Amino acid sequence: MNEGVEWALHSCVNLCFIPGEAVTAKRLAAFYNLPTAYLNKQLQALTRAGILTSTSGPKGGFQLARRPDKISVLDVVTAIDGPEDAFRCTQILKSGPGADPKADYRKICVISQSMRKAELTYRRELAGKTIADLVRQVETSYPATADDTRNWFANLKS
Amino acid sequence: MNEGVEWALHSCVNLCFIPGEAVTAKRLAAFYNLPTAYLNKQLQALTRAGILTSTSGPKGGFQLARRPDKISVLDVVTAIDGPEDAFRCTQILKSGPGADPKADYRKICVISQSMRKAELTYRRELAGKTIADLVRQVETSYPATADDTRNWFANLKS
DNA sequence: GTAGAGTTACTCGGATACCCCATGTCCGAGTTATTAGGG
DNA sequence: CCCTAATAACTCGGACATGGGGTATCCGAGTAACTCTAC
Repeated sequence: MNEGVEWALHSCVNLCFIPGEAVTAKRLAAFYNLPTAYLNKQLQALTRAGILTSTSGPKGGFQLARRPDKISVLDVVTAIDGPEDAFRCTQILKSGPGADPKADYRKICVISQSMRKAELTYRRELAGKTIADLVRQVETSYPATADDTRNWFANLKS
Repeated sequence: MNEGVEWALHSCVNLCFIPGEAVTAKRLAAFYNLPTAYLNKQLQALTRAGILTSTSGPKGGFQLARRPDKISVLDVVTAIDGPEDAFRCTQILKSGPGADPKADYRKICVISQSMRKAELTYRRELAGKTIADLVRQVETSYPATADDTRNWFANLKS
């Protein structure tokens, strides 16, 4: 899995602490000492997926495109890592003896079915968790984090 | 995910159709027109993991190291693809402001927790399915496959 | 003081290099079947 | 005919190339804030 997924999720959570204001990739990157241009690339992907909105120029930056409880963790993962399953069925049965050339082995191969079923439970788990859930968990377990983060972004001078 | 996982699972199922006999990587590869040496590499990994046993020389080859109902799909996936989770938490929180240098953020970061929880359901699903289950499914849905496969391996002359 | 036009600085966005790992290949160590020869 | 030893062939095992995608970077298009001037 792409490493940018981790960055994207953390950035989305941080954006929740700075509502109604565009935050630049530069500042989001400085928060974790990440390479600015590369994080920008990930944020672009989130923008293309409709999760963030971007504005150019001074006072520009990124912000959430919709309410955090309408953004699932799966949305972010899919935006960064792509929609393909981890297990790619290449239908090797088609190269085997007695194969049906016009059959779709991605659907009828029991191995493909089993792997796909497991991935569906995985995706269902991620789809059931929203950015808002993550924020709530942070606020419950670490009450100071929200204010600390807000202050850090407010006081950042460079 | 490594493509060899697909090959390994299919090969394990095929080995179930040829009990009590060592099958060479060459023949297993010929069944699906796979590159022999590369499939051999995957079978080596299964051997290191204790899933297969290998014998050298003429009449050598691979066979299952234990009963198919004692080999889970997860065992095979782990043997080929490694034990690491797909989502690797790099603990970027450690580089953030107000971080605890001696904390293990892989355990306390809510994002890491969520991703890990989802992967656990994924692994649990794969752990609950055995090679024997796959074989049984094949035999139920495609009754001719078992005999056809046996005959193909028996009649292979090269 | 105010409006407006020009300038400046800043940000995103995509095009461009770099590098590591999955993919693919090859040759040697070891083992067993085979065979030839002698008893 | 039978036993033994040398031979040969076959297989796994790991070491060695190669290519594609993730990683990282840079520069240009566009935009909004700022400033200066004229009224």
